[in-house]
Amino acid sequence: MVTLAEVAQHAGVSASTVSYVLSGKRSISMGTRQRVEQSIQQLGYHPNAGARALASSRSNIVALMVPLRTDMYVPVMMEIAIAVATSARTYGYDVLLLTGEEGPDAVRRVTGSGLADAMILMDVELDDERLPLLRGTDQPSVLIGLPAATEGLTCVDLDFGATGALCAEHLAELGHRDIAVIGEAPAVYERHTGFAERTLDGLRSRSRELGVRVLHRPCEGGFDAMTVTLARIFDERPGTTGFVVQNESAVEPLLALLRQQGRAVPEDVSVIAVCPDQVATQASVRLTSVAIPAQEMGRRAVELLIAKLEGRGSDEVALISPELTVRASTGPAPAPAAS
Amino acid sequence: MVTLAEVAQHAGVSASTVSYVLSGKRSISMGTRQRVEQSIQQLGYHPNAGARALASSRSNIVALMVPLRTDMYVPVMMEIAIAVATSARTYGYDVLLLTGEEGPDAVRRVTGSGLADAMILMDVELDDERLPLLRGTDQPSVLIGLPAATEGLTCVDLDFGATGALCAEHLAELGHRDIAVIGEAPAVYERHTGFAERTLDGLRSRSRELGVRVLHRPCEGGFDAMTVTLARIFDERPGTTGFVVQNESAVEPLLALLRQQGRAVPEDVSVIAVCPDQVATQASVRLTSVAIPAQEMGRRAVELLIAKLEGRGSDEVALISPELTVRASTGPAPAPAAS
DNA sequence: AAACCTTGTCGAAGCGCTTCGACAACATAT
DNA sequence: ATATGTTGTCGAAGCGCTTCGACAAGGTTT
Repeated sequence: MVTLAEVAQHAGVSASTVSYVLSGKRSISMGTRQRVEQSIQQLGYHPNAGARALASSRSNIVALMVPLRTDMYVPVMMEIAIAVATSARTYGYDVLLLTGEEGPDAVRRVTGSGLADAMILMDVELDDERLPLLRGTDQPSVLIGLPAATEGLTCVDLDFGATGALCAEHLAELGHRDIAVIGEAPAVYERHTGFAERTLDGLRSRSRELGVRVLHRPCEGGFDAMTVTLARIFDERPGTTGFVVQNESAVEPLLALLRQQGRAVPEDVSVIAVCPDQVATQASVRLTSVAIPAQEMGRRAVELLIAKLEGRGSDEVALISPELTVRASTGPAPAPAAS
Repeated sequence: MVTLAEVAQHAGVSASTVSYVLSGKRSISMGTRQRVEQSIQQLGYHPNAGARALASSRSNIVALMVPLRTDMYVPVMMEIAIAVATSARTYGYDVLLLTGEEGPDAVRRVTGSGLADAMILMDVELDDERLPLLRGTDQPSVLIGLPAATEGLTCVDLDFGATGALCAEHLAELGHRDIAVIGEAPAVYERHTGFAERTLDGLRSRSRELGVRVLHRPCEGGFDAMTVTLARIFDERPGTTGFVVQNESAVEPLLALLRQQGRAVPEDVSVIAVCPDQVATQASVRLTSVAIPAQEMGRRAVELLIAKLEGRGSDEVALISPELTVRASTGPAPAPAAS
């Protein structure tokens, strides 16, 4: 391993000078800088991360805590994770991947050991047990997702309330008066992950204002669960003409079932999905959807985190405005059945 | 921050003793050990990662390089990543998340800086540009995926050759004589990621032995691409009764199209997918499939890596045997049409 | 009782870097 | 000409840990 001292010797300067060339924290003359940089090149020098961390008490690493579960929104999580890793690199940070498994202990371990300078938590629950720890430390952190109480925390999330409202508006405008929400799996609600409820709240209150009736049914993904759920919905509200699907893995089953039942999309029934664009465009019907902006969420989270690390930036809740893209799965409500 | 010196003082021993208690590298008397452990507890001591890395030249971090792309097999990648992170923790290692973006530079950076002790590479191409670097360093590494030349490398992968053969056998046993392979997107082949070709090779050679004709068509995911592909297949081989699908996002479109065309699965047409079990069980037909054992791949990769880190273990290619699970999408070939 | 292990502990050196204060060397203001 | 900055460089002190050799204290073997 080439050390800084060797570079210094090679360039004929002191170690501290090399260090200052690297960090830019003091001015260096052109000549010296060039000689040093050349030596670094020639020797193939890479600063030792451990030594650096020890001396500066900064590791240049941010921790990213991803949920252990792989039962929902996996592509979204992955996309966020990759966006986080990619943007963090542009700020000179690396990303440490933690799984939810260790829970609060991981937070303690990472803060305690100085392994990471800051952390990003995904899949935050309404009353997450990691939050007190975050509040009690001075290590900067950003949450992706919105807990119940946000004082003293920085959060990034899609504005799911507005997302719900947007869906309601779009369907209402098209004349739908009876809509059904295919929600996440019951487990998601029990886990209190917030976003599902916030979507629903937004959708319900806007629907009320617009005179639209809403039926909400949680639904496991998959074909079988969807069959049961759909049957129940049409039992209770035969006049349902609009669907909002929040569960990615319910999308295809729903479309297939509607086809089977001879209900045409969008002529007889309209469907809006809340999902990544990729899912919306690859489905068997090109879906009108509200995108989950995974990349942007990851990017924003990193930006906020860096701001905190640099002393700028404060606690704030950054809600990303939802955008609805009209595709081929929504259309005017059919005239009420003659029956 | 509590330091080791403070713990030592609190426990009334020297710093080195505390260190030995922590590492277990020398024997310590019961009494001392207990006093030290108690002090650690009381003071809430966490060893400083940087100092540790500097002094021991081991960071206890393994790097995981994931593909930047999110166009294929994302859930598989995520599951592998999580399995890697989880198993690494059981060995006391943390995981640094690198994206493919930086390419070979990331390898250089990480090896050079001692940021990580070892690395795992995913999505390895046949002639991957990172391989020479890995061969040229003494940092242990494990590949998930199989490059063209494996000398001096340790690899983990599903035995895709055997996977293809298994599919051929299953369909042949059921009496199918004309089968079609719905392959990955053309881009995957151009990228030379190997696994797609290996599956095909295995399938073709076994088919030949069994007297089964094979038609192979790459296919982008999605409904539209599948429509075109399927039409071409039935044009060229109207008697096709078996399908092997390797592209996750082609599964649902294929099933939907077959339904539309009045071809019943499995009565008229059999379908085997190469995909994670979750996809197979959640599809609109419960799919006979060869599972992609993401978890096991991640776990095995870590095991091999740890073995190398501990001086045990050598270069080897660990191919995981495929397992075919029969579900509801395959059945006996129909009697040849009377025409 | 001498000689030899074994076990448990300590002190000190050093890992490779950052950063502070000091200080030449030179430019600018008085 | 002296006082006052500026700029560029250096030396040294540490950051918190691991690890090596040294060495008491006690146990075993002759």
